[in-house]
Amino acid sequence: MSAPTMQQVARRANVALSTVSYALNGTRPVSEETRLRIRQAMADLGYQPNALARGLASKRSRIIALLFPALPRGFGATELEFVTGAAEAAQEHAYHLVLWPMEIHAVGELQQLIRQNLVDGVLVMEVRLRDERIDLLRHISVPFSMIGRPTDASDLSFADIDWEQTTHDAVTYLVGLGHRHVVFLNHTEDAFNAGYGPAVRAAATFDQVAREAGLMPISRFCGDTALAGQEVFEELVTAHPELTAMVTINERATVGVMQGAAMHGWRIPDDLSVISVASSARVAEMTLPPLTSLTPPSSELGHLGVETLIGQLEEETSELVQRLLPCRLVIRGSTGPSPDPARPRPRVP
Amino acid sequence: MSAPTMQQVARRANVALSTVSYALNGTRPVSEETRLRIRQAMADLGYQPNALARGLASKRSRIIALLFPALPRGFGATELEFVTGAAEAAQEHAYHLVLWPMEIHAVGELQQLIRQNLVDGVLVMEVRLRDERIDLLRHISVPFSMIGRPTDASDLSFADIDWEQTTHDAVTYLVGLGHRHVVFLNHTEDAFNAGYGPAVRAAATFDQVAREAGLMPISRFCGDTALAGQEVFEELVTAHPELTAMVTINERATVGVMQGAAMHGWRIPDDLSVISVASSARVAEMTLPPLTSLTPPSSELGHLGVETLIGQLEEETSELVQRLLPCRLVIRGSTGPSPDPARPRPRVP
DNA sequence: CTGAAAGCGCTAACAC
DNA sequence: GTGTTAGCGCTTTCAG
Repeated sequence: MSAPTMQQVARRANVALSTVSYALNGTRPVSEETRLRIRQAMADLGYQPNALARGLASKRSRIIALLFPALPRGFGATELEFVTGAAEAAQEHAYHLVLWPMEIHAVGELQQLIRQNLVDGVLVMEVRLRDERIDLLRHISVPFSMIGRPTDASDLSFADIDWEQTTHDAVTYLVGLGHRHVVFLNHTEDAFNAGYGPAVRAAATFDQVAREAGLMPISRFCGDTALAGQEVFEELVTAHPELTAMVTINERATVGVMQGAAMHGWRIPDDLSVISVASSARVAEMTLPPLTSLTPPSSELGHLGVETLIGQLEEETSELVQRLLPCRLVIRGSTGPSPDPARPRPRVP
Repeated sequence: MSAPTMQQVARRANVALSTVSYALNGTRPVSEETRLRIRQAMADLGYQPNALARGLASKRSRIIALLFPALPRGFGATELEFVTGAAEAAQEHAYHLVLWPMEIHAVGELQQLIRQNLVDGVLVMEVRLRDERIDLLRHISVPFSMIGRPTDASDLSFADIDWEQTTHDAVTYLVGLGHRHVVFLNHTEDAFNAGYGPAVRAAATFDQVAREAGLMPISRFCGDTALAGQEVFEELVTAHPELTAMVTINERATVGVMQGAAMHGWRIPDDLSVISVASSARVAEMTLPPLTSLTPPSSELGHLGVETLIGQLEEETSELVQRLLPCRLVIRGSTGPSPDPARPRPRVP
């Protein structure tokens, strides 16, 4: 009834316990013939190695942890794709992925979990520009890799969205449509100040690209709610009536902007173009019109993050892996040519 | 450098190894004084028990698996909340949660994973009315619990949305607003035939409740895309011009219906009321107008599922836990009084 | 109330 | 090429 052990396999195949182990792991050459006998015995018994025993003896559990912030700006479809991608990648490499939801400053808790020696390594998601978790992991020298990256990541492995490239693509696309008055809609100022990478990097790039294109770099922070988005729309078109396009990285606020526009009789994209950066297809297809967006490679990031980590765990030569993936431009209905300045747009009181 | 062991704690506290174990687990009375000495020694060394060793010796890993379908109808915010809830609950009980994404028929793979003896139990999500995974788990008698439930769940533990109650609430709310011509928008026919619980239960309840209220129970299957939703809108208002309200359980199609309505000049809720069952707040707030919806208790379900399972693992008396949680009605902007039949609505060609 | 010792099922020396 | 054996760090009898 209870699971067959390696000892039982060994007896059935008439070999020593260790030979079974060697055959199983390929740790030592085993003659073709005995290998076959062992295989057969395993099959007969339906043997599966005991993960705990293996881990204890080898000091390698083949379990990795995914560390994610407990209550971030509100997780959405993008994050789930990421998690799923990571879990799949782990499975493909015969690892297990455990979930460690954790408040971002709960470093003590993190340390305790690590000390349990359950996991071989940690994949940290939503890394901040300054991030205590990273400091800790570095300090206790646990293998880890990151999605996102702190300010100085020169000696660390990571996979991240290429915010610079992606923001550049967004602006360039709008400029190509003739827009000269583009604003950038960011996350909240708090997120920015907390060193949330996307908020900081995209903003900086926007400023730079806009300037290079000869535009005024106007931007706004915005709460992560539809209501906040509506309010920002009203404020913006009042303060900058010449505005014809927006680049947004704040999904929920983006929806608010579109609602605000609709409520004031502005038509998208005729009166205003909107391009949403790093917004999932799921959400982009949900608005009316559907959002032109730069779709994040969530699942790829998950895979990459896990594979980078496993690479570190298995290679002797643990070389750095630093990958920046761009978002993919998907043109939907929310962007169009810059409106004719002669044609008046509905007044926003 | 390497993690302190129980042996080291024992030496430092001048007690036997086993006494440390007993003190740690409370498995046997230990005098106040020695307990204190041991505590101190642990603190001094920063001791954390080795999870693998503990698991191997006790045959209880304190790891549970979350089994979820690899490519379901498209996971969204709701599912992530659920997963997060489950992970949190596990952590609160000092368990670890591993993710096993798996094709729903890959029962062999499931069995292999279980045989590794890594996990103490399994939480299955998205359970179908007939579900091979459940058959397997039953058969090899692994502790498990479910989110959702098969047709005959009389002897199994589960937590599920109360689809009957929820659907009932939706219809009742619309009827209360004066609607007499209500249709039900389901998931795809394939999902229905595959025994996807929500699709089957909500449909059956809708029919019954509608009949009891003296309404014609009209319903439609629909692809899980906005486009499919648009098409169904057109088909429906053509086939049933008297229609004034819809109950939907298909989030993406719901959005399509609203888009279709908008495209044909129908105003929501003036011309048509829409109530979305089991749709997350995140999505509901995204449409214009925001969707009146029955918000699923995702996080609670996650917690409950995990706690039910842990209950089974720890109690001697493993009594059944069967919990049905209703969705919570959140009235937003997509529902209103039934329109005056005298007032014509825009024609849909 | 405490100790000593036998495993849990496996890996990885160390032998031959 | 294969066998023997000493642990991995803990739980849990069995003895006192």
